[in-house]
Amino acid sequence: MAGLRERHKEDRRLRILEAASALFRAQGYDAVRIEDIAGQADVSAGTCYNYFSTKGDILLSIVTMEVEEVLDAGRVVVAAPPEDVASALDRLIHIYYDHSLMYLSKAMWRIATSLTISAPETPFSQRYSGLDGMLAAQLGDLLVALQRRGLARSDVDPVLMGKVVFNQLNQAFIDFAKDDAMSLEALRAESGRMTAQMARLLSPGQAIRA
Amino acid sequence: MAGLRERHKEDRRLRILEAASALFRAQGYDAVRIEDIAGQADVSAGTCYNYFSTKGDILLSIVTMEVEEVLDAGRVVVAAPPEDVASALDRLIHIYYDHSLMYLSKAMWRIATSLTISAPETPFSQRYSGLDGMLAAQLGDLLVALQRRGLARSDVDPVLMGKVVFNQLNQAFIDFAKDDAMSLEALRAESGRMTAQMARLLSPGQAIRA
DNA sequence: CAAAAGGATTGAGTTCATTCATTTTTGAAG
DNA sequence: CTTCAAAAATGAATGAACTCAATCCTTTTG
Repeated sequence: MAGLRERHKEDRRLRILEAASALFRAQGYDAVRIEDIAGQADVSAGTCYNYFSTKGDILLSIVTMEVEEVLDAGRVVVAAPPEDVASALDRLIHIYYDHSLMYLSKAMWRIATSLTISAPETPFSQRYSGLDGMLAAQLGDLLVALQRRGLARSDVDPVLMGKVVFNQLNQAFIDFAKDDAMSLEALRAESGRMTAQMARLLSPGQAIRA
Repeated sequence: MAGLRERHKEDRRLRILEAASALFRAQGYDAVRIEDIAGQADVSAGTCYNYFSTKGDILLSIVTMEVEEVLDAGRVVVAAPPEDVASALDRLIHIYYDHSLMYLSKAMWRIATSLTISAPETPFSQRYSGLDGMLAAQLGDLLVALQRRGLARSDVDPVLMGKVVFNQLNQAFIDFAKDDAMSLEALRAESGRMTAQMARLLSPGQAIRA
């Protein structure tokens, strides 16, 4: 059974995350000071650093929780995919996109993404990168499911193509996050052009002429 | 003819860039203070901010010059591409990779890439994004050249596929920059797997069976 | 050539993230 | 119920990016 110390620890950790999450959403990452988070969480600034290694790691911790949910949501599609490559990819990708924006702002995604590149050694940075890998793997799983049903060319490496498709949707999402004026509609359209192209390349049974 | 003021301005700008470039390479971006750059360039810290909006923008200015050279180097390949998709893509991509590491460290690329995401409004951030677009366009040009020679499927959109391929090589490069232990060999190998797969999808005249 | 106008430079001052020596709290042992 | 060692929390101190009001040069104009 968890002692008093353990419970306090978990409690504080949660309070810090909740405070940070609310403040980041309301005021933006840069405008929020560690002291603000600490104040809202009823701890001192120093304590935040007992739980997270940097301000950025607090954000990444929040974002990774979100990515975990996205990954969960995607499993449903892989289990019962639509009957053609384009629809299947679109279905899964739209779940990713829609979920991503439910609790996090564009700015938060921007900062999080940039942090995984500039500070890749930080604990939650590695976790985030791992989750990206799992999203790519999930796309690979979807392709495997389609291949099994004869709905996709069997002479492509599904794991590799999963990564390829993931990189596309990820870059499209980053471009979306970079442009505050861009609508979710526009992101969907952009991604749709890519999946349509991919579907043409991956769909089976077509004799190809140069 | 440029007055004294103009010449001083150009001179100072250049001195700041040269000082920053040398220091970033020698000590790493984070270890270099604006004051160090200013000192080496014989100006005050404040002056650096008359020429560049942030420390990051100084780095991006250096990096964009590098990307411009990479773009130049690539034109040769597009003008006379190798005779199959895989070799053509590999040739161009290897020019990008080799050139990129000639004057800039992994850490510098890491920071630069992350800055274009977290601070997309900064002047050199936009320039950098524009150059990325031009690299993607150059890959598109290569595909057009291959299509004209009947060496690539003509039913794919070369502009779109240029972007697709660019996103792949770019992500592979970012992963490379994130991992200090990863060799250029390993990057080439990783990229090679992707181009081989792409070449299989893009090469003409194959009847496809699911 | 003198002096006013405007552009650049300067560096001290401000703001924050992060660190760390000190203090407080906890759980175990006697 | 005390005592004590270890774990956590604290907040003052540190350091670096960036700002800005005062000062210094060019250029232009009379």
